Amino acid sequence: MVQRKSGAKEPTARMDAYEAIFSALAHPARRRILLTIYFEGGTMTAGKIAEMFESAWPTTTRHIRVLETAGLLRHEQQGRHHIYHLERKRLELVRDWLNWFSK
Amino acid sequence: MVQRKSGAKEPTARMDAYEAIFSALAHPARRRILLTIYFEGGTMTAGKIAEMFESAWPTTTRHIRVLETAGLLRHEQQGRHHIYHLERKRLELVRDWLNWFSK
DNA sequence: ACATTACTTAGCCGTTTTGCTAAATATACT
DNA sequence: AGTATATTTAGCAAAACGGCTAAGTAATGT
Repeated sequence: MVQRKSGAKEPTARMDAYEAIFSALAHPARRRILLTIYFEGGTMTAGKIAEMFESAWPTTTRHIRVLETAGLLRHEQQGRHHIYHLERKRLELVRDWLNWFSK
Repeated sequence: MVQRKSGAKEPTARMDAYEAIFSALAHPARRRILLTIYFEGGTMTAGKIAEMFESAWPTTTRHIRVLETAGLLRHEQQGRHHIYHLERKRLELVRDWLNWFSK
């Protein structure tokens, strides 16, 4: 393992981030979840998210989990509700990747 | 089939575009292909592309095919060489999608 | 015509993804 | 304590993905 100044991230870390993010964005349901949370003001409960889909709730739960693992969603529990927050900063990594094509 | 003014695209067409593009971008090899072609000036032969990978050539051919089907690559044959061109315009659809999160 | 170069297509096969149902968990309500 | 509500976890099966090898095609060189 290579030693680095604290704060410096391995280049691999960013690669892995792209990997997780782009894989997460590959499914239309997941893109739709992100978009909907955004339009709802940035936060939404699992229930409300599941409501928008015809698929069974566990299917949606799993999509949510993929998004969270990719760092695109964060969640907090309030009583029996699970509230999901959009991580816009993380989504900006997509733009960062795209910007490689303008330099 | 619904009639529309010429030039107007079905909203579904854009959805399908996102679908194809984001699926294509989900694989690291495919993201790398796009990036490399860009840095090589926008065009590259199949052979040069395949050269950068350790995987067998047909594997790369398939990745290329996915990118082309998504409209991110276009190709033209010159003699026995197949020259692939990056479609930067198409890649901008990713930015368009991202921009939904800034309005 | 035959060999070589530059690929693509076909098809198999293991792995991952994504859908489902059933069961578990955890909080709140009575 | 028992029930209802909100949501996750487990586990299965079908479909999609991504790797490979072998075979095909289409130009070019001899």
